[in-house]
Amino acid sequence: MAAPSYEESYLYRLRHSAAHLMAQALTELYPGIKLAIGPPIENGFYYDVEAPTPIREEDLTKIESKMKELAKLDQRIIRLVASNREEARSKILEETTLGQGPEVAEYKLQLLEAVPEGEEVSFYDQQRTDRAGTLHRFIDLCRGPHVDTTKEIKHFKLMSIAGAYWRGDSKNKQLTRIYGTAFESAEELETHLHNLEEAKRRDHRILGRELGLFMFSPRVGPGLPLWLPKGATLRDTMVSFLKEEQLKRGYEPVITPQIASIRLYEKSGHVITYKDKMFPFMEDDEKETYILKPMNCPFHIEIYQAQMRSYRDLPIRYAEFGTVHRYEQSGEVTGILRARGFTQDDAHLFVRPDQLLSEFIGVVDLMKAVLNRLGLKDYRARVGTKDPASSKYIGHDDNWTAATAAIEEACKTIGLDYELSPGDAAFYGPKLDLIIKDALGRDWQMGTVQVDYNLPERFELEYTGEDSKPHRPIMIHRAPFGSLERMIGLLTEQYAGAFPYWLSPVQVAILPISDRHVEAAVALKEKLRDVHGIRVSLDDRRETLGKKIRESQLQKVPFMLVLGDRDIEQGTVGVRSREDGDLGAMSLEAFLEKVAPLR
RNA sequence: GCCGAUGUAGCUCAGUGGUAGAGCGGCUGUUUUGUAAACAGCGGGUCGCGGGUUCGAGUCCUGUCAUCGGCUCCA
Repeated sequence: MAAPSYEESYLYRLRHSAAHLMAQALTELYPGIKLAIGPPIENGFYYDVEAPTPIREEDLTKIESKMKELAKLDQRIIRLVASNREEARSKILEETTLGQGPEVAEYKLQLLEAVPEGEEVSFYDQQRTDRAGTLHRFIDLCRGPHVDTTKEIKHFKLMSIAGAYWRGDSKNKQLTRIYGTAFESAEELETHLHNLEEAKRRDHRILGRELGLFMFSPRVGPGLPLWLPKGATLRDTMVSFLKEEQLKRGYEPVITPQIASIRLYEKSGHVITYKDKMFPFMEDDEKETYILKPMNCPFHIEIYQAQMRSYRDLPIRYAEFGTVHRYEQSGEVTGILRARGFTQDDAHLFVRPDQLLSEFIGVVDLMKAVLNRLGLKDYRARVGTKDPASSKYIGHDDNWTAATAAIEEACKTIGLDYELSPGDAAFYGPKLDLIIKDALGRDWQMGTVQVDYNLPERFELEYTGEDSKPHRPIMIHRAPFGSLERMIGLLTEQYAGAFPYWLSPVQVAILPISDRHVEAAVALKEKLRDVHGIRVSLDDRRETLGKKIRESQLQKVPFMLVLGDRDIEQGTVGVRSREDGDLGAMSLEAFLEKVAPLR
């Protein structure tokens, strides 16, 4: 028998009940509080409420104690079903409000309206009879299911408070969301909290500083990273890899400016649709307005358009590591995972309709190659398709159908597992996104391939067909990394800073044991660097070997070469690997042979 | 942008209204070292920034900026 899914599991019910228990505690502690919605989530649960007085983090202990108190009362959790909508409505207004007045039911009534006609409306009642024989109840509109009694809810912890918009819409009122987690045993709860602590140590912002990859400065500005030598080296390595790969696949490099006249972005439509995400505009003496570029596509289009194109010229693939700036809202900036200035490994493919599939296959193949090379296994591929209910999309249905089919076909051909996600298409076309989780389990969109019918239309792009008549090309936007910043941030977390040999900013650290070995160490360094192209550092400080090893180890250098009297006499190096420790003395040739396959 | 939290030395953190501290790092000296931290000494601070309360503010109030966790949005 297959293991039950999370949604079907006891743990899921337990967390759901914990959310209700919290709601009950909140109702007692904050009379007049309006309950909204409180589901289980991946690692716990939350409840959204509108509180009469602000709830602060220091209040969590108090709420937790109240929950424990209520849990111990062994309240039976009983499912009630309303026989019709009117009954459900009056139940909400009368019973769930516990005499606090109908206004506390504001959100519950809206939830009831959202329940499809004909669907069963259920409530869950936490009830007990006290010593005096009085019946106490706490009734909440809920689909369920729940555990049988509050006594089962023992191992939980309230985690944090956040604002959350009612129904996830920023136009709606912001409610207070309280996050908590619950487990079946104290050990599991402990392990979870411990894992959270561990995850913090893999945080790319911490490792980025410790490993000297990048930094931020208040004098430069939020979300604007400064790449340090080691980070820049790592980044250059990734760029070289992809450039080489793209060259093999028929891409042509282009380079475009950081700013452009506003007229370019008026033509592309971005001034209307994207204005609030752009840095403030600039004006020169002639009153021409310039924009710091938020995306590269319009520039590449200009290049395409600069001359007549024949059907024989297509596909054209323009690639650029294009640095863009987007004015992300202040609360959204997160290290280099979400920066205000970042570099996309961008390319735009101008293709004929009959080339769409083969080009898509080529792009998906490249993405797969990139994932393999980077050693990323823990990713999801998502095909974003039209939301049939929405009218925001442009372009003919036939095109959409063809493009979506091409994306799916390409994934199947290359063997990339994907999931369909209706509503996740761009307004101008369907797309394929790669999604990777960070150390804290948050999803990040990385690589992307997007079909675009919009820009060719807006810029009136053409090529001359076999029939001597003008035809409109299709554009494909694609970025296998997504952005260098985000990809490096994620890689840092995935590898906990211990990058694979080929990516490591320092691949080999030479550690002379004492002053008299430095001369040989310098010679070794030059040989490895100049003859073998290895990124090598030399620690010639007057420190003990133990200390040098410790520091190289903490810097996650893949290999250390110890050089002492014995080595110089015998012509060997003492090899230590980051993962396996001391490997003993060996000839330089033997070491080179060892690392050769890791390049 | 919104809700909640945090901001003290390069880093990690202590300091509950009365003379700003520790460990690590740094510098200097000694040590010349064989697989994860030698020893000693010395520096180092506009307590994020502005305003206020107070005889007195790192500590209380207020504004602001940055960062962190969420929401919304996104590569």
